[in-house]
Amino acid sequence: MALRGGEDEHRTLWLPLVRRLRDPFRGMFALPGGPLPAHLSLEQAAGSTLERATGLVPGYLEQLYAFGAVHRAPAGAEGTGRTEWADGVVQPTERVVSVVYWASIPNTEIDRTRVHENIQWMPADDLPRLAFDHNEIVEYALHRLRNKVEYSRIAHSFLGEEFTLAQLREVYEAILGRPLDPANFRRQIAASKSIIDTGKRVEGTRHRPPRLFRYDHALAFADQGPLGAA
Amino acid sequence: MALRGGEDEHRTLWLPLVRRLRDPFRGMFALPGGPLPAHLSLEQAAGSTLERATGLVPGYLEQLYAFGAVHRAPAGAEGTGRTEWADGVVQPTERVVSVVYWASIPNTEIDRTRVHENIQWMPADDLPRLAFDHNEIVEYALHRLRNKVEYSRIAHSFLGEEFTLAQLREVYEAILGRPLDPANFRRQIAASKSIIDTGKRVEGTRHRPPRLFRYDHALAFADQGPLGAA
DNA sequence: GCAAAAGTGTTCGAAATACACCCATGG
DNA sequence: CCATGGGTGTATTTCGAACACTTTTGC
Repeated sequence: MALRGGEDEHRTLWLPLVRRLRDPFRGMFALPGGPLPAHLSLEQAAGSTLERATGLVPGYLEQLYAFGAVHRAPAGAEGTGRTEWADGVVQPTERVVSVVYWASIPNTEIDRTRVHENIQWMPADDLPRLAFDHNEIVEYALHRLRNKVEYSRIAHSFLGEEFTLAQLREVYEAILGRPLDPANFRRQIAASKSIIDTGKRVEGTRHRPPRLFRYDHALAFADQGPLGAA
Repeated sequence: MALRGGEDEHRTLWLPLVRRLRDPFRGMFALPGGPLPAHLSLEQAAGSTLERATGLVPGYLEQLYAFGAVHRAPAGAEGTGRTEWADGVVQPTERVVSVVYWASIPNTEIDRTRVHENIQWMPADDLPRLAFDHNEIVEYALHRLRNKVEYSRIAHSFLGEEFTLAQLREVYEAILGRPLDPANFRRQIAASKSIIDTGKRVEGTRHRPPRLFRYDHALAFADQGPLGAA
């Protein structure tokens, strides 16, 4: 996910989707996905799958959920086949379990999206019908993000290295879907001590030049999963 | 997990573990686990695996995390084998991905634990070295539980249908590992409106008889995963 | 009556909220 | 000078923590 929207309008959450070239659901859009390579961890595989499909490198990546309903992919779809277990039993594997990761894309990275007719950014809260159960997956990702933005530091990952408080507030407002008081927001962020004043300012604005801050990487994100800051 | 401990001592979290009969890690204890049957959802499979291994039926079940580090299970262990994909590619599958579920066992259910020399309850905060990466899994489960008990209603699932406020407080205290003020606890729970006064009282105590409450099932648990109250 | 836990009332201080107001820049 | 958003000060409200106190039972 990334935050997009014109300079004037409110920014909202958008997703880079990929049009399917194969059945089932040929021609429909889907979340970027793929098989789990033998030598990669789940997180590494998620990151490289995203980059291979869209050209994007995430600012933050975390496991969302493992989806594995029995009929979420029709037989014959990618990921189905036949398995011979170590104990000799042979079974058709018609279940696809997707271990879904959620990624945030910094504003500064969006322009690097691979240009291709089958790759398209779409607003997360107004999507067409997607392939498989991907609409449900997006719903859950939005739910988690809205919950988590209040007690973690995910918001920073939507921005580049340096940012103003107004930009950071814009991220919170877009995710939470409501305006925040600039004065109180400033104090809350300051109290959390998660950002550092770089001393620099943005010039060329029609008003008082805002300070530039950067995220304090010394402090870890909250609840990054069992691997901590790995 | 369940809450255990004598009447006098503080209750703590315990786990029902299963001794492994096969290599690797033969003789060591492990979390109950098993393959994913073709016709069951992930959650159904988790519940039935637990029941088959230990005889226990959980009061609450939710997905914890999908663990899939490359070398978390040695080649040849259960879950490894060979896969032939739908597109014809054949690969050895030496990676085991475990979609781990977390369950709470009500006090009233503990006595039904299958009696067997290879099944044993152990205190979650003082475990021996377990098979595979199961110690890490337990650590993460404890972390999640301690986080979640404050904003969800998981605590109720450790108790039977009817319970006193003192019993509910005992659950919170055991999970959080610190004593709570009975007066403030009462008010907080009352404010959440998650419990209903049954009108009944417990008699036979050496003091004023406490009221019995029950959980208000009309209100869903917080964040039960993407399936809501399914 | 006494011990013990149930249950109520009150005070205190921290933190979220609302909003008035000053500051610094471009035009 | 004015418009605009950056940034500060302060009163109000809400909420959790601490703890004194009253109630109801068994012994």
